Amino acid sequence: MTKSNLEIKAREMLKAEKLYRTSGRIDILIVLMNAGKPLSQDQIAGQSGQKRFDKVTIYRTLEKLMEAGLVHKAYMDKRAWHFELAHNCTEHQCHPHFTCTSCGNTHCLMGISLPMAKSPYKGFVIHRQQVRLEGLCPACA
Amino acid sequence: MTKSNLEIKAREMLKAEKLYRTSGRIDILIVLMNAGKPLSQDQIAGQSGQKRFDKVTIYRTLEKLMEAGLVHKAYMDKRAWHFELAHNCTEHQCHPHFTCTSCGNTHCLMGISLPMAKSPYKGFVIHRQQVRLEGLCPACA
DNA sequence: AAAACATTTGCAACTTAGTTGCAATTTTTA
DNA sequence: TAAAAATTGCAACTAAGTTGCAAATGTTTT
Repeated sequence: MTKSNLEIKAREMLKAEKLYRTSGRIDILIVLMNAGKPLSQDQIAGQSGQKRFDKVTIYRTLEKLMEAGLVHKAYMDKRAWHFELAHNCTEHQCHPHFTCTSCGNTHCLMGISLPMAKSPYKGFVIHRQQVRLEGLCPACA
Repeated sequence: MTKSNLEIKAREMLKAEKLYRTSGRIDILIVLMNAGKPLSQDQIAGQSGQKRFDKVTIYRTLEKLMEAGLVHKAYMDKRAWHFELAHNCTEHQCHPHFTCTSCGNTHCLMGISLPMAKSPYKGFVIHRQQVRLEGLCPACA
């Protein structure tokens, strides 16, 4: 049962952050683990188990998970916000997101990390960076 | 008169791209040149001259300017899209955008450019990259 | 410079994304 | 298992962005 493995993982993540382990949070974490790429509220709603969660619940859940550092927003050329697990990110940077200019799909490219930017201006303290890439994906190239 | 200098510049940009030189487009280009940072539709509407342009016009204008490559979208942690002139970008990358996690303001950091990412996966052709930075701005550090 | 043509603009109405307040439910703690 | 604490769903709402079409503006031709 892959599912219960993921459920155990989800429960551990929540416990580690001292968050209530509710069915909504567990479900949403599982959806994000399965997806492996950023999803919108709408996509999450469509992929969660039998029980459908209200969009308000999904947004509030995602916000909590972001506060706890378990989830990040991914910045994409889409109208709706997209969310993903943060577990592949280091303290200072997330993996890059690649968006294909032909088909519009977005992929996470794990295993790349650019050197951290250094500000040429005094006084800017850089904590994190996030890289967005554009080009052609294997299917479209 | 700074204004007429900018107007001349705006007209040249439009002419070079073979776009109609309408008052709306000229105005919006001037607003973006003056701002020097990404602005939302709403902010653009608020800063353009006496004549107020409809939001539909502003969105359509920005879209045209993006098609022509004069304007880019900047990806930010805001609900509304933000737009800026592309004239500080090279073919392969735009300058990074820095957002302060304390005050929420975003600055363009000119003069930084990270090495282009190289995909560790076969088949991804990377054309452009955009970097988003988070941290503390001089006022908040 | 006026007429003909092409493109852009404004309006009104609409869709989609995200938010708020509050009562009902679920989870945790004692 | 009862009390306390936090989350969820609902309904109604705000904000962002879009569509179609007629009127206005910009460009080209004569």
